[in-house]
Amino acid sequence: MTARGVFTRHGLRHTRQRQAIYEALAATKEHPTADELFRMVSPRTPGLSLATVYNTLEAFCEVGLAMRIASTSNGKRGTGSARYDATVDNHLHLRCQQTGAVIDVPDELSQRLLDRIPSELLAELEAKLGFKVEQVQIEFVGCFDGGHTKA
Amino acid sequence: MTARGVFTRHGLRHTRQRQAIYEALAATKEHPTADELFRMVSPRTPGLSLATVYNTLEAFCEVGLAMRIASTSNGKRGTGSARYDATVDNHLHLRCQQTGAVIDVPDELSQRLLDRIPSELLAELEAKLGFKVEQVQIEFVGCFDGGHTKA
DNA sequence: GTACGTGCAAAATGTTTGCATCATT
DNA sequence: AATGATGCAAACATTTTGCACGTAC
Repeated sequence: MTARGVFTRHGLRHTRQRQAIYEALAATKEHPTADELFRMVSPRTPGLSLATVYNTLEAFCEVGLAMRIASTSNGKRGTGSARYDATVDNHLHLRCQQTGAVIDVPDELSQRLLDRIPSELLAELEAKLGFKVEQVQIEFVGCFDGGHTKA
Repeated sequence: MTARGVFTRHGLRHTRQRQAIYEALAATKEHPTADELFRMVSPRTPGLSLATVYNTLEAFCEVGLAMRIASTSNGKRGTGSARYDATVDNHLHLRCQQTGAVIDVPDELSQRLLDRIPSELLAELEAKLGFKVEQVQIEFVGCFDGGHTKA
């Protein structure tokens, strides 16, 4: 499916900027922040502005083309930036405590864990608490041996 | 255990402010933001400043007395504030998509799900990816029937 | 008495918005 | 032509920090 097609199907206009941002986000297995994405895409997209990256990512999230991943901390103390993920189906994340980097758990492992979540449990949550679960987010927080962040 | 004792054991000095903040955080099942906590505690703690609430919460997180919970969004678009949780053992959270509120999943349900995470799976993660898991964070994102946020 | 915590206001992020202009439909 | 996207700069919200003072040990 062409990027243009993806946008149209989701009711978004096609622009150079959106295409570049979408391609970059879909291509990486890391989960870049808006700023990282800006720096990745900017050289190939003259005149791109950071605000557009934010707006575009927000638009993607609204139509379900991307997901925002919150950050507890960016390595040291403090709040980090949001990260974005073009993979929309449920999957697990690994978050590095030191750097704040987030990468995917390999599909096979993700699936094995997700398969073990009993659906009665979700049903019970809905029944007991009146809460409709739309999405399950699972994250393993820890660190890479030696502190590097690439898998 | 007296609050003073808890602090001492964790190498923190005891102050009126810290005690008040800790008590408030430990007493609630909701997971307040720094600002919410400030407004809860402030009336009973003359001259408390928001900066102290932030500093204190950060100190608590560092010694393991509290946890920071990141927020993807605060209901509508945008970044919300971090939330804090005095319950340190692994448990699950419910996050309301509309309001950003976070509450705990009842222990019984939490435990049932956590028990189903095979420990070989964690071992495999460590072996295959060289990632040491310190903490598992699980969150159900969705909404309460009717959009209210109290359980 | 010393080291650490506090309060204030100012700085540092990270993110959103108003508005004029430009591109897509 | 009309609607919506972009870019810039300014506004915003959240969190952190520098410094003078106060307090716990």
